[in-house]
Amino acid sequence: MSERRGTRHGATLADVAEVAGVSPSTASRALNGRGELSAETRAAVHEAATALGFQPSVLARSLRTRRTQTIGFVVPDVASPFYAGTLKGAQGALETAGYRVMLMDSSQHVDGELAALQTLLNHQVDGLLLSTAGIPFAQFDDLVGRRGTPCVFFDSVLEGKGDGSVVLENVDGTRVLVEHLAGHGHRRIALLAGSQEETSGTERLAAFRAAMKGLGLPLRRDHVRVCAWKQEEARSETHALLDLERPPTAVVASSAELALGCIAACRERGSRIPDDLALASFDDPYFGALLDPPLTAVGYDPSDVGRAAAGLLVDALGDPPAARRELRIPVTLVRRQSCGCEAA
Amino acid sequence: MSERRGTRHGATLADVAEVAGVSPSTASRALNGRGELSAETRAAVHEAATALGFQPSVLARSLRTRRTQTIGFVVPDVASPFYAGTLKGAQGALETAGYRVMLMDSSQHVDGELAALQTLLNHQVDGLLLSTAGIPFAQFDDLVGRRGTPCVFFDSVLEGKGDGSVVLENVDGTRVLVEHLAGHGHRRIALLAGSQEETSGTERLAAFRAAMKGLGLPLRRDHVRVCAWKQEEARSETHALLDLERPPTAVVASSAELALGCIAACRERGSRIPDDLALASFDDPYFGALLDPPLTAVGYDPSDVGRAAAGLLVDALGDPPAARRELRIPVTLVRRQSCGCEAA
DNA sequence: CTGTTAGCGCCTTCAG
DNA sequence: CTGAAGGCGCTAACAG
Repeated sequence: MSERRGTRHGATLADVAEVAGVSPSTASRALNGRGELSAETRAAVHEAATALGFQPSVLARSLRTRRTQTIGFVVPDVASPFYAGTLKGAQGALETAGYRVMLMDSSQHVDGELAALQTLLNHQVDGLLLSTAGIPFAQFDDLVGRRGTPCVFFDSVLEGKGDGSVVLENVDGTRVLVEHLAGHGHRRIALLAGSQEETSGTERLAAFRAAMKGLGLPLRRDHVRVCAWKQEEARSETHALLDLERPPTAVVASSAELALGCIAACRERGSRIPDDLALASFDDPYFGALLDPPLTAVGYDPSDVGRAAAGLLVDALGDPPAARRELRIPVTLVRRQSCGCEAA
Repeated sequence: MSERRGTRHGATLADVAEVAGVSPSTASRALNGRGELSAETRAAVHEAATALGFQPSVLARSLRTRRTQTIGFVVPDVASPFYAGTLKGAQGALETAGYRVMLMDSSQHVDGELAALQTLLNHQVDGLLLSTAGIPFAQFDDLVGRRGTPCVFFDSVLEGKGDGSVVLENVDGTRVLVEHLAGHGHRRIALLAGSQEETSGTERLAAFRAAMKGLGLPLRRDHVRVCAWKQEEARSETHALLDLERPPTAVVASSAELALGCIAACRERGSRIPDDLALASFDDPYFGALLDPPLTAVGYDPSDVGRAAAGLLVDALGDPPAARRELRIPVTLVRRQSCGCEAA
């Protein structure tokens, strides 16, 4: 039933034209709704096409038109719930706009990202959705800028580059977290900061400093712990924090992953949350309410980020191309018990 | 800096040939290592290619060779941690084998899946990695069988179709769960069964029945609750279970998602786990240890599933194509406290 | 309104 | 060992 590979299956446009009794170009026009066509001709072509089960070759068409209707999507790690969510959102939006997604994982490093971009560009993607692992500006310009492929950044951006960007309200979110903890009476608040190679890492750290200052709270140098976005690293940083001479009484985790590491560490050393250490986190994981203790966090829907980024890209791909835009996705505080609030 | 779209950027093979002072066909041979070439010619071509930064057009090449080096990946829902994990595994394996992945989300329904497959086939993907939402056999044959595009199923399969399959050890895993609970003295064990449209749903349900029978435990009809793979549905099924005249004393959740729903329900009604209801789950989520109570479950790495499926596909794509194979990914029991085991 | 012509960029016979 | 020629399937420009 299955013939050998490498043979064409199904009819070509020429076949359709022949059956319909018209020229290939006319058939093409009829199928693509281009130009003025007599109703009969159009009908005949459509009939022939469906009769033969005609499926145009995307490859040939793209070669000719120089447009592939596919978008390259690059993230540091697809398996992460956040990026998987953005992918889902972007995929949906792009699909309804008639685009396909080609996915590449940069494995969280620059080389991987460069390789991913090169591959995608070779495939002549029409546009790029990119959460950068931090490639140098020059390389970006050289690779995608020169070609003019529209690119929208999300989550982790290259300041000022590309055709737009979508990031979370990192500043607001972090401030809300700090203020909430301060509202519980805490003054010695620490931060588990994520990777400073990424926008969300740097913005949240800066916002934390600003929020503390805004509240007139002293911030000790060793209360800011920078580490990778890994549960494991947050665990050891938390231990370090609690081993301090004057340990913090509360901590803000820059991501759900880091909050989990914090919880794990507290459990290991028998510290109680929120009594011994209050905790509030950026990112509200979907199982946040079922953790022990239930996690207080600022939440948002990752797919909104992907959807918004896809929207900007589609607009940038339009004719005329939309102007560059920078979007912020809002976040909202969800009070649970890790911060010291009472159970409902 | 960015020129207008629709123009070629970078050199073509012809350009390289000209600079190297040879014919295009020779340049092609040199770059692809085909045929016997004099060392000098080869060197000249390579030099010219790198000098011009030559990047072959994947489109043109594919049109000519009828091979795209891209694999279509179709899942019901990319945002789910499980599928995101399989994607990651598959992507890595395929990339090292020289393939790209084109992703489509079937949105958990048949129409979406058909559309996804059609799109992918139009793109002339070389192979397919598919976790089916349950398209009819006839449609599958008609669409991919006829074309002869190699297809490996994973997680959710079409029995006997395609060029191989990879699923979890659903039977073993479920039996282990039941036996463990029985070992704690439970006799009235219920099952939160997932969708019966999918392989993991049906296999785990059947395995549950078999395991209960094997232990000589009675199984009440209303102790088997079939629902979608959603936390919300598991929550209401759990309530229904505990509202029974003779409620179960233990429950097996067919997935982590269902286990979370169970925990949520118990919390709502003040039932204690494991005292009032013991719980053990298929799927060990990465935050399993931090839940309240810590979850006993059978675990595995989702990326292993994707990696294995990709491996089978690459083999099937080889020359000669490998024979059809069916793989099972092993799972292992992780004892924590939701089943009644003591904390370590 | 429709047909003819000419490639998109590459690879692969077929000659020499 | 190398060059010339043709075509993958489609669409755009140019005629009629």
